[in-house]
Amino acid sequence: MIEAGFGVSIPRLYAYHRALREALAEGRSTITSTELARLLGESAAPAQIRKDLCALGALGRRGHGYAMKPLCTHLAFVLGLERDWRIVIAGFGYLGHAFAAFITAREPRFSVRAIFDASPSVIGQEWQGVRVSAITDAKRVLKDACCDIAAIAVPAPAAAEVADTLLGCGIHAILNFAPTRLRLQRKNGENVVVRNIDLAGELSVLTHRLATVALAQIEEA
Amino acid sequence: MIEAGFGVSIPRLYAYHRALREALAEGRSTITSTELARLLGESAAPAQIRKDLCALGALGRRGHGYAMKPLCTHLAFVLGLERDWRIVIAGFGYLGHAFAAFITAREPRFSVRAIFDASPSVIGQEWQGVRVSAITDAKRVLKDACCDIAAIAVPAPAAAEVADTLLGCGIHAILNFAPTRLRLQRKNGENVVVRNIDLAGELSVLTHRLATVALAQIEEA
DNA sequence: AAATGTGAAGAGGTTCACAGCG
DNA sequence: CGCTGTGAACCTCTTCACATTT
Repeated sequence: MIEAGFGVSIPRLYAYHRALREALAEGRSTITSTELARLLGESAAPAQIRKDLCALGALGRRGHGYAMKPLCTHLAFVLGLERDWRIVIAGFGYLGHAFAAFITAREPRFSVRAIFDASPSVIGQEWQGVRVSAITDAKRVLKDACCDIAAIAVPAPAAAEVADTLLGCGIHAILNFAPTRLRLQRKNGENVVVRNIDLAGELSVLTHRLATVALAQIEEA
Repeated sequence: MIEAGFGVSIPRLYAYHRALREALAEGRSTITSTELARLLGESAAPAQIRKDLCALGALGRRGHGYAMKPLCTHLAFVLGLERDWRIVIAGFGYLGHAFAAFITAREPRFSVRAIFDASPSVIGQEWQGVRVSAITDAKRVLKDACCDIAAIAVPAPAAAEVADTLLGCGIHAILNFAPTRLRLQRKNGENVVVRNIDLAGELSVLTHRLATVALAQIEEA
Protein backbone atom coordinates (compact mmCIF):
# COMPACT_ATOMS: atom_id res chain seq x y z
CA MET A 1 0.00 0.00 0.00
CA ILE A 2 2.70 2.47 0.96
CA GLU A 3 5.94 2.26 -0.89
CA ALA A 4 9.29 3.42 0.38
CA GLY A 5 10.73 5.23 -2.63
CA PHE A 6 7.73 6.87 -4.24
CA GLY A 7 9.40 10.17 -4.88
CA VAL A 8 8.17 12.04 -1.85
CA SER A 9 10.51 13.58 0.67
CA ILE A 10 9.58 12.49 4.17
CA PRO A 11 10.94 15.58 5.93
CA ARG A 12 8.64 17.61 3.73
CA LEU A 13 5.63 15.51 4.67
CA TYR A 14 6.57 16.01 8.28
CA ALA A 15 6.65 19.76 7.77
CA TYR A 16 3.16 19.60 6.30
CA HIS A 17 2.01 17.59 9.26
CA ARG A 18 3.45 20.05 11.74
CA ALA A 19 1.96 23.04 9.98
CA LEU A 20 -1.42 21.35 9.81
CA ARG A 21 -1.33 20.45 13.48
CA GLU A 22 -0.68 24.07 14.34
CA ALA A 23 -3.34 25.38 11.97
CA LEU A 24 -5.87 22.89 13.29
CA ALA A 25 -5.53 24.42 16.71
CA GLU A 26 -6.94 27.60 15.23
CA GLY A 27 -10.21 25.99 14.22
CA ARG A 28 -9.96 26.04 10.45
CA SER A 29 -11.36 22.94 8.82
CA THR A 30 -10.17 23.20 5.24
CA ILE A 31 -7.02 24.49 3.57
CA THR A 32 -5.71 24.96 0.06
CA SER A 33 -2.26 24.12 -1.21
CA THR A 34 -1.50 27.81 -1.58
CA GLU A 35 -2.45 28.57 2.01
CA LEU A 36 -0.43 25.65 3.29
CA ALA A 37 2.54 26.87 1.28
CA ARG A 38 2.24 30.25 2.91
CA LEU A 39 2.23 28.66 6.34
CA LEU A 40 5.43 26.83 5.51
CA GLY A 41 7.29 29.90 4.34
CA GLU A 42 9.28 30.66 1.28
CA SER A 43 10.65 27.18 0.81
CA ALA A 44 7.33 25.64 -0.22
CA ALA A 45 5.63 25.71 -3.61
CA PRO A 46 1.91 24.90 -3.99
CA ALA A 47 2.54 22.59 -6.92
CA GLN A 48 5.01 20.62 -4.86
CA ILE A 49 2.53 20.25 -2.03
CA ARG A 50 -0.20 19.08 -4.37
CA LYS A 51 2.11 16.55 -5.96
CA ASP A 52 3.20 15.20 -2.60
CA LEU A 53 -0.31 14.91 -1.24
CA CYS A 54 -1.56 13.43 -4.46
CA ALA A 55 1.09 10.74 -4.23
CA LEU A 56 -0.45 9.65 -0.94
CA GLY A 57 -3.80 9.24 -2.64
CA ALA A 58 -6.17 11.96 -3.77
CA LEU A 59 -7.13 13.70 -0.58
CA GLY A 60 -8.42 17.04 -1.80
CA ARG A 61 -11.65 18.31 -3.28
CA ARG A 62 -11.17 20.27 -6.47
CA GLY A 63 -12.32 23.80 -6.08
CA HIS A 64 -12.28 23.58 -2.29
CA GLY A 65 -8.94 22.41 -0.97
CA TYR A 66 -8.07 19.76 1.58
CA ALA A 67 -10.07 18.77 4.63
CA MET A 68 -7.54 19.39 7.33
CA LYS A 69 -8.37 16.77 9.91
CA PRO A 70 -8.37 13.73 7.61
CA LEU A 71 -5.27 15.04 5.89
CA CYS A 72 -3.47 15.47 9.19
CA THR A 73 -4.48 12.01 10.30
CA HIS A 74 -3.37 10.45 7.07
CA LEU A 75 -0.01 12.21 7.20
CA ALA A 76 0.47 10.97 10.75
CA PHE A 77 -0.30 7.47 9.54
CA VAL A 78 2.16 7.63 6.66
CA LEU A 79 4.85 9.07 8.93
CA GLY A 80 4.23 6.37 11.51
CA LEU A 81 3.27 8.98 14.09
CA GLU A 82 0.03 7.38 15.12
CA ARG A 83 1.98 4.69 16.95
CA ASP A 84 3.96 4.85 20.14
CA TRP A 85 7.71 4.46 19.85
CA ARG A 86 10.27 3.37 22.38
CA ILE A 87 13.65 5.04 22.34
CA VAL A 88 17.01 3.94 23.66
CA ILE A 89 19.65 6.57 24.21
CA ALA A 90 23.30 5.62 24.02
CA GLY A 91 25.55 8.23 25.57
CA PHE A 92 24.01 10.30 28.30
CA GLY A 93 26.09 13.45 28.20
CA TYR A 94 24.57 16.83 27.53
CA LEU A 95 23.47 15.83 24.08
CA GLY A 96 21.81 12.58 25.12
CA HIS A 97 20.20 14.42 27.97
CA ALA A 98 18.98 17.17 25.66
CA PHE A 99 17.49 14.65 23.28
CA ALA A 100 15.77 12.77 26.08
CA ALA A 101 14.32 15.96 27.48
CA PHE A 102 13.24 17.12 24.06
CA ILE A 103 11.27 14.09 23.02
CA THR A 104 9.80 13.58 26.46
CA ALA A 105 8.54 17.15 26.62
CA ARG A 106 7.50 17.58 23.04
CA GLU A 107 6.56 14.29 21.48
CA PRO A 108 4.07 12.40 23.60
CA ARG A 109 4.23 9.29 21.45
CA PHE A 110 7.95 8.85 22.01
CA SER A 111 9.20 7.54 25.31
CA VAL A 112 12.72 6.91 26.54
CA ARG A 113 12.89 3.31 27.74
CA ALA A 114 16.58 2.64 28.06
CA ILE A 115 19.72 4.67 28.58
CA PHE A 116 23.36 3.63 28.24
CA ASP A 117 26.54 5.40 29.15
CA ALA A 118 30.19 4.50 29.53
CA SER A 119 31.02 6.62 32.55
CA PRO A 120 30.88 4.76 35.89
CA SER A 121 29.72 7.93 37.60
CA VAL A 122 26.62 8.06 35.40
CA ILE A 123 25.79 4.35 35.37
CA GLY A 124 23.23 3.53 38.03
CA GLN A 125 21.67 6.98 38.03
CA GLU A 126 18.03 7.32 37.13
CA TRP A 127 16.35 9.70 34.73
CA GLN A 128 12.56 9.87 34.79
CA GLY A 129 12.45 6.39 36.18
CA VAL A 130 14.87 4.96 33.63
CA ARG A 131 18.08 3.54 34.98
CA VAL A 132 21.35 4.28 33.16
CA SER A 133 23.15 1.04 32.31
CA ALA A 134 26.51 0.05 30.87
CA ILE A 135 26.45 -0.79 27.19
CA THR A 136 27.78 -4.24 28.08
CA ASP A 137 24.36 -4.91 29.57
CA ALA A 138 22.64 -3.92 26.33
CA LYS A 139 21.38 -7.40 25.52
CA ARG A 140 19.71 -7.89 28.89
CA VAL A 141 18.31 -4.37 29.21
CA LEU A 142 16.94 -4.20 25.69
CA LYS A 143 15.30 -7.59 25.97
CA ASP A 144 12.99 -6.05 28.54
CA ALA A 145 12.79 -2.52 27.17
CA CYS A 146 11.98 -3.60 23.63
CA CYS A 147 13.05 -0.38 21.94
CA ASP A 148 12.43 0.61 18.34
CA ILE A 149 14.80 3.49 17.81
CA ALA A 150 18.26 4.30 19.10
CA ALA A 151 19.84 7.69 19.49
CA ILE A 152 23.62 7.52 19.48
CA ALA A 153 25.19 10.43 21.31
CA VAL A 154 28.53 8.96 22.27
CA PRO A 155 31.97 10.25 21.24
CA ALA A 156 32.89 9.52 17.64
CA PRO A 157 35.45 6.75 18.27
CA ALA A 158 32.90 4.69 20.20
CA ALA A 159 29.99 5.22 17.84
CA ALA A 160 30.61 2.40 15.39
CA GLU A 161 30.92 -0.25 18.09
CA VAL A 162 27.87 1.00 19.97
CA ALA A 163 25.87 0.98 16.76
CA ASP A 164 26.85 -2.61 16.06
CA THR A 165 25.92 -3.66 19.57
CA LEU A 166 22.51 -2.03 19.27
CA LEU A 167 21.86 -3.62 15.89
CA GLY A 168 22.71 -6.93 17.45
CA CYS A 169 19.97 -6.28 20.01
CA GLY A 170 17.29 -5.87 17.37
CA ILE A 171 17.37 -2.13 16.80
CA HIS A 172 16.51 -1.20 13.21
CA ALA A 173 16.56 2.60 13.31
CA ILE A 174 19.34 4.90 14.45
CA LEU A 175 19.61 8.62 14.93
CA ASN A 176 23.33 9.27 14.98
CA PHE A 177 24.74 12.41 16.55
CA ALA A 178 28.34 11.23 16.49
CA PRO A 179 30.45 12.96 13.86
CA THR A 180 31.15 9.77 11.95
CA ARG A 181 29.34 8.22 9.08
CA LEU A 182 28.44 4.85 10.55
CA ARG A 183 29.38 2.09 8.24
CA LEU A 184 27.16 -0.79 9.30
CA GLN A 185 27.74 -4.25 8.08
CA ARG A 186 24.24 -5.00 6.96
CA LYS A 187 24.17 -8.57 8.21
CA ASN A 188 21.76 -11.11 6.79
CA GLY A 189 19.99 -8.59 4.63
CA GLU A 190 18.14 -6.83 7.41
CA ASN A 191 17.49 -3.26 6.52
CA VAL A 192 18.45 -0.59 8.96
CA VAL A 193 17.67 3.11 8.76
CA VAL A 194 20.21 5.65 9.87
CA ARG A 195 19.90 9.41 9.99
CA ASN A 196 23.00 11.40 10.74
CA ILE A 197 22.84 14.69 12.58
CA ASP A 198 26.17 16.30 11.98
CA LEU A 199 26.55 19.47 14.00
CA ALA A 200 30.06 20.21 12.83
CA GLY A 201 29.01 19.64 9.24
CA GLU A 202 26.12 22.05 9.54
CA LEU A 203 28.40 24.60 11.14
CA SER A 204 30.80 24.29 8.25
CA VAL A 205 28.03 25.25 5.85
CA LEU A 206 27.62 28.46 7.80
CA THR A 207 31.32 29.21 7.98
CA HIS A 208 31.69 28.49 4.29
CA ARG A 209 29.00 31.00 3.46
CA LEU A 210 30.32 33.62 5.82
CA ALA A 211 33.83 33.23 4.49
CA THR A 212 32.62 33.31 0.89
CA VAL A 213 30.53 36.42 1.41
CA ALA A 214 33.41 38.14 3.13
CA LEU A 215 35.67 37.30 0.19
CA ALA A 216 33.12 38.59 -2.29
CA GLN A 217 32.89 41.89 -0.47
CA ILE A 218 36.65 42.31 -0.42
CA GLU A 219 36.73 41.61 -4.13
CA GLU A 220 34.00 44.15 -4.74
CA ALA A 221 35.98 46.90 -3.08
CA MET B 1 37.63 33.36 -6.83
CA ILE B 2 35.25 31.13 -4.91
CA GLU B 3 31.66 31.11 -6.01
CA ALA B 4 28.71 30.23 -3.85
CA GLY B 5 26.65 27.99 -6.11
CA PHE B 6 29.18 26.09 -8.15
CA GLY B 7 27.51 22.74 -7.90
CA VAL B 8 29.43 21.30 -4.99
CA SER B 9 27.77 20.18 -1.80
CA ILE B 10 29.42 21.77 1.20
CA PRO B 11 28.57 18.99 3.66
CA ARG B 12 30.36 16.63 1.32
CA LEU B 13 33.45 18.83 1.23
CA TYR B 14 33.35 18.87 4.99
CA ALA B 15 33.23 15.09 5.07
CA TYR B 16 36.31 14.98 2.84
CA HIS B 17 38.04 17.39 5.14
CA ARG B 18 37.27 15.34 8.21
CA ALA B 19 38.37 12.10 6.61
CA LEU B 20 41.60 13.70 5.44
CA ARG B 21 42.33 15.12 8.86
CA GLU B 22 41.95 11.67 10.37
CA ALA B 23 44.02 10.02 7.67
CA LEU B 24 46.75 12.64 7.98
CA ALA B 25 47.23 11.62 11.59
CA GLU B 26 48.35 8.24 10.31
CA GLY B 27 51.26 9.65 8.37
CA ARG B 28 50.19 9.05 4.79
CA SER B 29 51.12 11.88 2.45
CA THR B 30 49.16 11.07 -0.69
CA ILE B 31 45.74 9.61 -1.39
CA THR B 32 43.68 8.62 -4.42
CA SER B 33 40.01 9.32 -4.97
CA THR B 34 39.26 5.63 -4.60
CA GLU B 35 41.02 5.40 -1.26
CA LEU B 36 39.27 8.50 0.02
CA ALA B 37 35.94 7.04 -1.05
CA ARG B 38 36.69 3.92 0.95
CA LEU B 39 37.43 6.03 4.02
CA LEU B 40 34.08 7.73 3.66
CA GLY B 41 32.05 4.55 3.42
CA GLU B 42 29.47 3.36 1.01
CA SER B 43 27.95 6.74 0.37
CA ALA B 44 30.91 8.08 -1.61
CA ALA B 45 31.83 7.47 -5.24
CA PRO B 46 35.33 8.17 -6.55
CA ALA B 47 33.99 10.03 -9.58
CA GLN B 48 32.01 12.34 -7.34
CA ILE B 49 35.05 13.09 -5.25
CA ARG B 50 37.16 13.86 -8.29
CA LYS B 51 34.50 16.14 -9.68
CA ASP B 52 34.17 18.00 -6.40
CA LEU B 53 37.89 18.45 -5.93
CA CYS B 54 38.35 19.39 -9.54
CA ALA B 55 35.76 22.14 -9.12
CA LEU B 56 37.97 23.68 -6.44
CA GLY B 57 40.84 23.80 -8.90
CA ALA B 58 42.96 20.91 -10.12
CA LEU B 59 44.67 19.65 -7.02
CA GLY B 60 45.75 16.16 -7.99
CA ARG B 61 48.54 14.63 -9.99
CA ARG B 62 47.41 12.21 -12.64
CA GLY B 63 48.72 8.78 -12.00
CA HIS B 64 49.53 9.57 -8.35
CA GLY B 65 46.53 10.99 -6.51
CA TYR B 66 46.20 14.00 -4.26
CA ALA B 67 48.80 15.40 -1.90
CA MET B 68 46.96 15.22 1.37
CA LYS B 69 48.32 18.17 3.27
CA PRO B 70 47.71 20.84 0.62
CA LEU B 71 44.33 19.33 -0.14
CA CYS B 72 43.32 19.41 3.49
CA THR B 73 44.49 22.99 3.84
CA HIS B 74 42.64 24.07 0.75
CA LEU B 75 39.43 22.40 1.90
CA ALA B 76 39.75 24.15 5.25
CA PHE B 77 40.15 27.41 3.41
CA VAL B 78 37.10 26.86 1.23
CA LEU B 79 35.03 25.81 4.23
CA GLY B 80 36.16 28.84 6.20
CA LEU B 81 37.72 26.61 8.83
CA GLU B 82 41.09 28.30 8.85
CA ARG B 83 39.55 31.23 10.70
CA ASP B 84 38.33 31.55 14.26
CA TRP B 85 34.60 31.94 14.76
CA ARG B 86 32.67 33.41 17.65
CA ILE B 87 29.40 31.80 18.60
CA VAL B 88 26.40 33.13 20.48
CA ILE B 89 24.01 30.64 21.98
CA ALA B 90 20.38 31.61 22.48
CA GLY B 91 18.59 29.27 24.83
CA PHE B 92 20.76 27.59 27.42
CA GLY B 93 18.74 24.50 28.25
CA TYR B 94 20.13 21.03 27.74
CA LEU B 95 20.41 21.53 24.02
CA GLY B 96 22.19 24.87 24.19
CA HIS B 97 24.45 23.40 26.83
CA ALA B 98 25.15 20.36 24.71
CA PHE B 99 26.04 22.48 21.72
CA ALA B 100 28.31 24.70 23.77
CA ALA B 101 30.09 21.71 25.24
CA PHE B 102 30.39 20.06 21.85
CA ILE B 103 32.02 22.90 19.99
CA THR B 104 34.22 23.88 22.90
CA ALA B 105 35.55 20.35 23.28
CA ARG B 106 35.76 19.39 19.65
CA GLU B 107 36.27 22.42 17.46
CA PRO B 108 39.15 24.56 18.69
CA ARG B 109 38.45 27.33 16.18
CA PHE B 110 34.95 27.90 17.51
CA SER B 111 34.45 29.68 20.79
CA VAL B 112 31.29 30.53 22.69
CA ARG B 113 31.34 34.25 23.37
CA ALA B 114 27.80 35.04 24.45
CA ILE B 115 24.88 33.14 25.94
CA PHE B 116 21.24 34.17 26.28
CA ASP B 117 18.37 32.60 28.14
CA ALA B 118 14.89 33.60 29.19
CA SER B 119 14.81 31.92 32.59
CA PRO B 120 15.66 34.23 35.51
CA SER B 121 17.22 31.32 37.35
CA VAL B 122 19.76 30.85 34.55
CA ILE B 123 20.51 34.49 33.82
CA GLY B 124 23.56 35.64 35.69
CA GLN B 125 25.16 32.22 35.81
CA GLU B 126 28.51 31.68 34.17
CA TRP B 127 29.65 28.97 31.82
CA GLN B 128 33.36 28.75 31.05
CA GLY B 129 33.71 32.40 31.87
CA VAL B 130 30.77 33.49 29.74
CA ARG B 131 27.90 35.14 31.57
CA VAL B 132 24.32 34.20 30.67
CA SER B 133 22.30 37.32 29.79
CA ALA B 134 18.70 38.13 29.03
CA ILE B 135 17.91 38.44 25.35
CA THR B 136 16.76 41.98 26.01
CA ASP B 137 20.42 42.82 26.58
CA ALA B 138 21.39 41.38 23.22
CA LYS B 139 22.39 44.67 21.66
CA ARG B 140 24.74 45.61 24.46
CA VAL B 141 26.23 42.16 24.97
CA LEU B 142 26.78 41.46 21.28
CA LYS B 143 28.40 44.82 20.68
CA ASP B 144 31.23 43.62 22.86
CA ALA B 145 31.19 39.95 22.01
CA CYS B 146 31.15 40.50 18.24
CA CYS B 147 29.79 37.09 17.31
CA ASP B 148 29.62 35.61 13.84
CA ILE B 149 27.23 32.71 14.26
CA ALA B 150 24.17 32.15 16.41
CA ALA B 151 22.78 28.86 17.63
CA ILE B 152 19.09 29.08 18.45
CA ALA B 153 18.02 26.48 20.98
CA VAL B 154 14.95 28.14 22.44
CA PRO B 155 11.39 26.76 22.40
CA ALA B 156 9.66 26.99 19.04
CA PRO B 157 7.28 29.86 19.84
CA ALA B 158 10.16 32.13 20.84
CA ALA B 159 12.46 31.23 17.98
CA ALA B 160 11.27 33.68 15.36
CA GLU B 161 11.54 36.69 17.64
CA VAL B 162 14.94 35.67 18.96
CA ALA B 163 16.17 35.21 15.41
CA ASP B 164 15.00 38.67 14.44
CA THR B 165 16.67 40.20 17.46
CA LEU B 166 19.94 38.48 16.64
CA LEU B 167 19.79 39.58 13.01
CA GLY B 168 19.25 43.10 14.25
CA CYS B 169 22.50 42.76 16.18
CA GLY B 170 24.53 41.95 13.09
CA ILE B 171 24.40 38.16 13.08
CA HIS B 172 24.45 36.73 9.56
CA ALA B 173 24.49 33.00 10.20
CA ILE B 174 22.10 30.91 12.25
CA LEU B 175 22.01 27.30 13.30
CA ASN B 176 18.39 26.72 14.27
CA PHE B 177 17.43 23.86 16.56
CA ALA B 178 13.88 25.07 17.13
CA PRO B 179 11.26 23.03 15.31
CA THR B 180 10.10 25.93 13.17
CA ARG B 181 11.19 27.02 9.79
CA LEU B 182 12.34 30.54 10.53
CA ARG B 183 10.85 32.97 8.11
CA LEU B 184 13.22 35.92 8.24
CA GLN B 185 12.31 39.18 6.72
CA ARG B 186 15.43 39.74 4.74
CA LYS B 187 15.73 43.42 5.40
CA ASN B 188 17.70 45.71 3.13
CA GLY B 189 18.99 42.88 1.00
CA GLU B 190 21.46 41.53 3.51
CA ASN B 191 21.99 37.86 3.04
CA VAL B 192 21.60 35.58 5.96
CA VAL B 193 22.31 31.89 6.00
CA VAL B 194 20.23 29.54 8.11
CA ARG B 195 20.62 25.83 8.71
CA ASN B 196 17.81 24.02 10.43
CA ILE B 197 18.45 21.02 12.63
CA ASP B 198 15.08 19.40 13.04
CA LEU B 199 15.23 16.54 15.52
CA ALA B 200 11.54 15.70 15.29
CA GLY B 201 11.74 15.75 11.51
CA GLU B 202 14.68 13.35 11.50
CA LEU B 203 12.86 11.11 13.91
CA SER B 204 9.86 11.04 11.63
CA VAL B 205 12.02 9.70 8.82
CA LEU B 206 12.91 6.79 11.06
CA THR B 207 9.34 6.16 12.18
CA HIS B 208 8.14 6.33 8.61
CA ARG B 209 10.60 3.70 7.55
CA LEU B 210 9.89 1.45 10.49
CA ALA B 211 6.15 1.71 9.95
CA THR B 212 6.52 1.10 6.22
CA VAL B 213 8.72 -1.94 6.68
CA ALA B 214 6.31 -3.34 9.26
CA LEU B 215 3.43 -2.90 6.82
CA ALA B 216 5.36 -4.56 4.04
CA GLN B 217 6.07 -7.58 6.22
CA ILE B 218 2.43 -7.90 7.17
CA GLU B 219 1.49 -7.74 3.51
CA GLU B 220 4.04 -10.40 2.66
CA ALA B 221 2.53 -12.84 5.10
C1' DA C 1 50.46 1.95 -16.08
C1' DA C 2 47.80 4.47 -13.03
C1' DA C 3 44.79 7.86 -11.61
C1' DT C 4 43.05 12.51 -12.60
C1' DG C 5 40.01 15.74 -15.22
C1' DT C 6 35.83 16.17 -17.76
C1' DG C 7 32.16 16.02 -21.41
C1' DA C 8 28.12 13.22 -22.00
C1' DA C 9 24.52 10.30 -20.42
C1' DG C 10 21.42 9.33 -16.74
C1' DA C 11 18.53 9.73 -12.66
C1' DG C 12 15.90 12.21 -9.44
C1' DG C 13 13.38 15.76 -7.97
C1' DT C 14 11.02 20.37 -8.95
C1' DT C 15 8.27 23.59 -11.54
C1' DC C 16 4.99 24.60 -15.23
C1' DA C 17 0.79 24.66 -17.34
C1' DC C 18 -3.40 23.05 -18.11
C1' DA C 19 -7.00 19.49 -18.15
C1' DG C 20 -10.50 17.80 -15.04
C1' DC C 21 -13.90 18.21 -11.26
C1' DG C 22 -16.70 20.07 -7.83
C1' DC D 1 -15.08 29.99 -11.27
C1' DG D 2 -11.51 27.88 -8.11
C1' DC D 3 -8.47 24.58 -6.89
C1' DT D 4 -6.85 19.90 -7.35
C1' DG D 5 -4.49 16.30 -10.04
C1' DT D 6 -0.97 15.33 -13.34
C1' DG D 7 1.78 14.70 -17.71
C1' DA D 8 5.52 17.25 -19.70
C1' DA D 9 9.30 20.38 -19.51
C1' DC D 10 12.98 21.62 -16.80
C1' DC D 11 16.80 21.68 -13.95
C1' DT D 12 20.21 19.97 -10.75
C1' DC D 13 23.06 16.58 -9.18
C1' DT D 14 25.20 11.95 -9.92
C1' DT D 15 27.38 8.37 -12.53
C1' DC D 16 29.76 6.72 -16.58
C1' DA D 17 33.40 6.33 -19.67
C1' DC D 18 37.32 7.81 -21.69
C1' DA D 19 40.80 11.12 -23.17
C1' DT D 20 44.75 13.18 -20.80
C1' DT D 21 48.70 13.59 -18.14
C1' DT D 22 52.59 12.19 -15.17
